[in-house]
Amino acid sequence: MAVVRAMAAAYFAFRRASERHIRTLGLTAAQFDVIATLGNTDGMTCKELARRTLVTKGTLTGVLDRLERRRLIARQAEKRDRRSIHVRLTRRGEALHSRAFAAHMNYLRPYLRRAVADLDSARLSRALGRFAQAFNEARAGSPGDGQITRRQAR
Amino acid sequence: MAVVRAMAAAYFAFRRASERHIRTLGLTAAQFDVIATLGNTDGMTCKELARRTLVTKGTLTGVLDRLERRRLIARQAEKRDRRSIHVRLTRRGEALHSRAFAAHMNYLRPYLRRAVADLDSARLSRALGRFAQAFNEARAGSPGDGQITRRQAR
DNA sequence: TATTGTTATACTCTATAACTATA
DNA sequence: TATAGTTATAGAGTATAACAATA
Repeated sequence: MAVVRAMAAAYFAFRRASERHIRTLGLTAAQFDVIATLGNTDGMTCKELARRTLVTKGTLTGVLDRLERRRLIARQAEKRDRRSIHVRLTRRGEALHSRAFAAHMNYLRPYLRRAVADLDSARLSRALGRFAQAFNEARAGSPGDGQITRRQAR
Repeated sequence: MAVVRAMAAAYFAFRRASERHIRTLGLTAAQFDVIATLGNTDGMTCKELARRTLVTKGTLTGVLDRLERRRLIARQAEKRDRRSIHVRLTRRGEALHSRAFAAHMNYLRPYLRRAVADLDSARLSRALGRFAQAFNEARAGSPGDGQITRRQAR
């Protein structure tokens, strides 16, 4: 399927340019992932945050420590379940989120405009929305799980 | 521009799922990046490889060391310029590239199919091709370079 | 002098598993 | 006993700069 191959090529090109730019914003990819996930929400528990990002439970503590040290996020005890911790962006964090997200959009826009000039943009937006949703729904237990295992690949 | 926002959301969802899957193939993202870049080529110098991937010069040495230890790539002296080193996939590396790429495509296909059902796939392929090309051309010196600097972001 | 690739350093991310405190 | 988050460890990637060999 040619579309899949094109999508993969577009993805790698996009990823490289995007991560290069994120670094110039003073954030690592994991940090941007966390900040982007917390943006425009009231915050969430570490568990939820780990589920929604690429960052695993053990790593998350360190990432949050660094973001907290920079006063970009705040941890609060969860009242209902005292094992849990509620993580949210601080004002400073929200400001960075807005700036970084806007800057990132500005960075990406010219590339995108060049590519999608002849596509129906409303349709494309809807398609991209479904695309993101499909990935976000299917956390554990993915559809079509490659055919080779870790052992074979090594 | 709604399309840009949708693209970013799709990108993050895609990235998370894709990197999760790459790890199950026994490769890190940087290693997959190198192997995918070397795939279907006669190889290239370290300089060229660093330029085309997200991996910087200093890091590349370590990544290549690990791939060489696993006999997935080979280093050869460049005859013309003896400062340079020519890096190429071994047979084993090519086999892994084919398998990993195919597995990754299989992994992505169902997600993609769900999303793009109502789009003109030939047009979409062309658009994605232009998209990848725009990023790949514009290595150093990007169009629309965000507005905030590293210092401000910290 | 400039360039290619390597080495060195300090920090960050990753996987994994043991641990603490709640539930 | 199970769960949420932390801590611990070893391996890997990152930015940056100094370095050796070659141009």
